[in-house]
Amino acid sequence: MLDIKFIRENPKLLQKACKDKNFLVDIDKLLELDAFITLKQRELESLQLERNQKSKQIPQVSPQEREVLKDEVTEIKKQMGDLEGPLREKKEEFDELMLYVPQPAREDVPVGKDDSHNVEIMTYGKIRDFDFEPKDHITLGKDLDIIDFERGAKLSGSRSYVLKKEGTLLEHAVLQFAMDMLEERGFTPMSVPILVNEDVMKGTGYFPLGREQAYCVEKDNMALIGTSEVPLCSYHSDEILDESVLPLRYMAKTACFRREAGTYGKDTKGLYRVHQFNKVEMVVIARHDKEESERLHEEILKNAEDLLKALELPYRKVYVCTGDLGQGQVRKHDLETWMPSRKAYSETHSCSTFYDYQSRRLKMRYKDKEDGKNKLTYTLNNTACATPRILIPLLENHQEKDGRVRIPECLRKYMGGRTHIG
RNA sequence: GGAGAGAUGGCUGAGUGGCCGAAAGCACCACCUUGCUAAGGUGGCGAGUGGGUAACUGCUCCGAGGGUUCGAAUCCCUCUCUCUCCGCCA
Repeated sequence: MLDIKFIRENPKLLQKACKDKNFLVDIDKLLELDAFITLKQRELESLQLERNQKSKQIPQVSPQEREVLKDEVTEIKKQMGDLEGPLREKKEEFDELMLYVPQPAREDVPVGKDDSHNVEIMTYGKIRDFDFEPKDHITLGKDLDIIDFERGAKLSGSRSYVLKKEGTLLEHAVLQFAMDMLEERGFTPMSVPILVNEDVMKGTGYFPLGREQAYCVEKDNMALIGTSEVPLCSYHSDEILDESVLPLRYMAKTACFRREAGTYGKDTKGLYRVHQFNKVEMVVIARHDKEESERLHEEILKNAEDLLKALELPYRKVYVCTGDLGQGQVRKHDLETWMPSRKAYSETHSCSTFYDYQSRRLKMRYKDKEDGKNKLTYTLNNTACATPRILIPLLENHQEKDGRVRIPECLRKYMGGRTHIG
């Protein structure tokens, strides 16, 4: 959520942001509501003042005067009542609308319609030139008997899968490797709920706009998270933190759930786009400082890059354009890992800066030592490692002519010393 | 699932109708002290949002939402959450 003051002062900028990010919000309507509320609020407050003053006098005056004052207060209350109804209605409308306003992208973010306009920044690693016909991960999974799509579908329908044997071990290995690496780099490991309430989904910006993407447990008014960013960011909601604890670096490995509504027919095969997956996520909660936020963005981005390097996977880094940014995101870098079967770099990591967008919704603040004021924190997050998607490049890039798959050095200690699958 | 207790400022915790946005302690900040020294003293210090250059000041907020009352942290109703005991159980 944005500061209404900022919107008042920059209506044009907001309109442009809505257009660039492709979010339809009626900013004029919002400002109209705001003006109405501000005006009526003041009227109401002056009536409240009058009421309070008269009420305070009552115990001090004579019984006759008391009755007069009571009548006066009753009259004031009637006037207040006339104001309160419409004011509340407009406020509700305003609050709801505010939840849909996107945060403008940083100035250097390329303007573009969708991910096809993302800008490549760099590539790392050499794309392998196979001297045999490489298999895709689906075939590899079947041949090595480590992925079972048929029975996955039997249990849970489309976009489901079962990992088995070394498939499971590889998944655990790569996730554990990511956690170990992050712990070494100062991230606090957390185990958090994956079933959360509405406030938490709203606070992190996934509701109301992303409601269609979430599995909701309506009976209990809860939702399954699509990423552990949700509980990690919300961990300190409604709190005023001590500045000295910032920046907080958190990580969690959780199951994640996405309905993938609106992606019918897209990436339907294999492990690329699935309803349930596991992810190690990094979340940083920082001071209200854009420069520091930028440094932290680079830091968590580098963590993910180092992970891909350790996994010996070629990747590229793209600067995500406005049209591919989320509602609250100011800027985002995706890491796309080379996937031979797709003959393309495809997204495996997503590193985002939010400034105070989430914190304002979450009411997450800290006391600034300099001026003693309470300020909203800044939040950032990045994927450390998401399975099974990362298994695609791992299996496909590291396959060998004899049908086996080489396990990268860094994962071997997590797989009982195995050097190969198969 | 059954029975009971509770929810107050960064924390602990008083407060059962106006003198309460709220005692006290802790923490924190400023200054003073510097041989009771991981101390002592004085003062400041809840959140949000308006008005004012400022001094200052209005309004709202004591889990959430309703109600009673001229007036509610305090009384009534509903909900949520927490704790204790019993039951069930990974």
